[in-house]
Amino acid sequence: MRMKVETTTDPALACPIGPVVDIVFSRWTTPILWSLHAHGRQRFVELERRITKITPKVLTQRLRQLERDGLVVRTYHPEVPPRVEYEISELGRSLAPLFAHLAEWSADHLDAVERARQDYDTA
Amino acid sequence: MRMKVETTTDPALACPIGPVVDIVFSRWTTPILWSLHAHGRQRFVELERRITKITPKVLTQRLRQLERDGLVVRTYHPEVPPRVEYEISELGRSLAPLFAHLAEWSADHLDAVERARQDYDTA
DNA sequence: CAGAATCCAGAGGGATACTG
DNA sequence: CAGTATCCCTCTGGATTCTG
Repeated sequence: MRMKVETTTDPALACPIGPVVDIVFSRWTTPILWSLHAHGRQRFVELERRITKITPKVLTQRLRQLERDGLVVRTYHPEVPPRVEYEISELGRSLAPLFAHLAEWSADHLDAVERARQDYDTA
Repeated sequence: MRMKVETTTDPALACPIGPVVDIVFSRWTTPILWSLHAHGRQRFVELERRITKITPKVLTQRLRQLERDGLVVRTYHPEVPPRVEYEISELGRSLAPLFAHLAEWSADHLDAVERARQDYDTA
């Protein structure tokens, strides 16, 4: 199962953090990682319910990608009915400070962005 | 000029860093901000040449968005031929530590992601 | 030079239905 | 439950052309 993972900007030279951004901040990955980080090991439906508006198809795609990148660990329990659990890997956990940093920036500067937008729109 | 800025995940409750991610890590914004941060004030063509593969149309769109969010400052010099310069704003500069953090994570863990991918693909 | 306007293709994502 | 399989459709981004 091949997946498209090419960087947004072809020459990574132009932007050293390009690859990381593709891995960590591509569509839906942040809510998924955050949910897994905040609420621990979860089943498919739990994630589906927690991350509103995501469809099972897309959730599966993103989880597969995160698993492939080693950020998430999938555990399949062969029972009836089947049970699958997802959790953050050690590698995924290493993102925690980064996310905290992001949350901090958000708390400090998000209102400034909002103000900038209003200034721009009224002008 | 209205622009679509809704978050990727509707309830920001599910992911507190959703809004920031949309602002800072949406398509092309990282290479643009990085280029502006690394090489200082630049003209349109300079950015266009530095960020390979981006078309003028898309570059314009993204620059407008960044300007609206207050991360980038656009200066228009009414000359012939016209000259326009872009630079990082104070608010944009506040992202520097975050980007450094990202680059650090990249240096430390990117190879682990690569190994995880190879393991996944061979299995 | 710094875009704006127009047209277009393709890929990703949504909705729905189905299965082991 | 945990997905897979289709179909469909939007929406981004590319190519091209034009202008103050």
